[in-house]
Amino acid sequence: MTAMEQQLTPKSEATRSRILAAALGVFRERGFDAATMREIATSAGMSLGAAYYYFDSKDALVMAFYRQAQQEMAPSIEHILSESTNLEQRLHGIIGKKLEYFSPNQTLMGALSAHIDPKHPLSPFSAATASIRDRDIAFFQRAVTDSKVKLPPSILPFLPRLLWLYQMGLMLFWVYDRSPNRERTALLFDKTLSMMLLVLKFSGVPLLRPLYRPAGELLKTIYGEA
Amino acid sequence: MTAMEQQLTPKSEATRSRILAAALGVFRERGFDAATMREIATSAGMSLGAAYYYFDSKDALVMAFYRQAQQEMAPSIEHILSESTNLEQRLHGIIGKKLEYFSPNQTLMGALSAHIDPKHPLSPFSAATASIRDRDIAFFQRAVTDSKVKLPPSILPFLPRLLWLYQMGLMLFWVYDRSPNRERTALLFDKTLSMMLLVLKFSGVPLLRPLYRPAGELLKTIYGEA
DNA sequence: TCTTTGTTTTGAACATGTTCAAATTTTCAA
DNA sequence: TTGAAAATTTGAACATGTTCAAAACAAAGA
Repeated sequence: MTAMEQQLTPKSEATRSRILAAALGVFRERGFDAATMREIATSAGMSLGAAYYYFDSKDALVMAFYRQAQQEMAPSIEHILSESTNLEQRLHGIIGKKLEYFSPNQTLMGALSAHIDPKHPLSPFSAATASIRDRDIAFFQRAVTDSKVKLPPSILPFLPRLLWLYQMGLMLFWVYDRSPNRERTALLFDKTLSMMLLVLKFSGVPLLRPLYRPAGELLKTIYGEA
Repeated sequence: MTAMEQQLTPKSEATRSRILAAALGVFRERGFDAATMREIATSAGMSLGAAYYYFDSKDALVMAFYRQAQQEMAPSIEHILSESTNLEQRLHGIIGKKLEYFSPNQTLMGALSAHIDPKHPLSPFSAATASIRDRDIAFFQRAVTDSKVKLPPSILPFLPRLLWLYQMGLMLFWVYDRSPNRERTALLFDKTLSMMLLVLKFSGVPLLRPLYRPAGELLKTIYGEA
């Protein structure tokens, strides 16, 4: 039986948590690559095999971290969504929250975004991360819904995924941002967010109407139908 | 002494080539990840250690491939540049040439673009690939120079790097494009190239003048000064 | 030719992610 | 409580990228 399919007895759940916590500690201390499964197991007071009993792979530990992060951030994001229907405030809130949450875990986020290959489990585009990704996109979906964005039906359905992509790009920049206090990311966030909202705001003007069709086709090419 | 610093006697050069050729063969047959250094060495009729005498790592083999590719494509690109000063034709030619050249080596290009982490040697953004990248960007620099693009001095210097980035994005899409005959990539290439050139064409109109400053600042934030 | 020096080649050894059969512990019905 | 079944834990074993000391070979000066 793979680790993912396990029952959740309280005791095994506790052991699992212990291993995950130990792993996060070692990751933070050594970085993802330099951390060894043996050290993680030892640090959790278990044998190597036990760690693999609970987690299918080293990557699975990072995934578990991300899942946990999503869980822990969900209430904050719910709160942000309930507090305002203004798209700018919502996006600023959601993305800001994530950057803040991941702040002490740069190395882990690095591991999560180091791969672009959709076949690599840790890639943000992989099948393995699909459920995480879908949940994230759903938040952007909700941020868009009942905000007063006017986009043609050929483009609107892609907006949540585009926003997610934007946020991934930002995170990526953040992960490798070595400027003091990561001020370059902050700058980039500011500038691009307001720019994007400006575009959305003016997307309704008749002048831009002729762009709807080619833009829609482009998106269809990239994402496929639907 | 590392493999990179070796003298180039005819004999050792031949051995090196033999190993590289064997490696490319095994890569193509098995894919990068499944190919083992032992199999590559055996396939080249050498011992494992010999392979490491000529190449510092498995990654180094991919780098050597890319370097060789660049070398072999250079004349074609020179030719394309000399044939027309029209930016569209040049970009279409250069990027088309690359897609064509890499066509039988999808798996190797996959290895080259699987990593986004600038600290990973094979990342297109890494220090290890800097010389390759710079040479590629230089071609785009030349494609832009003496074509009649009108952009303000706050933006123009970034154009070659932006074009390179565009091309990387396209390659990335191409690598993972599973559509028959990779027609989705062809579509994307068509649409985005003409779109981009349209933007460049109209970038001179006074209406867009107010965007120069924020756009320039954005680019400065992303790329740093210069 | 012989010796010295530098180059090339070899395969064993190592580190680390992962697997697995066996040992141990826990659970729970009788 | 007891014993069978299930869950957990263990550490040895394996695969593969990489390192390294030693062996084999080549070059070149005496």
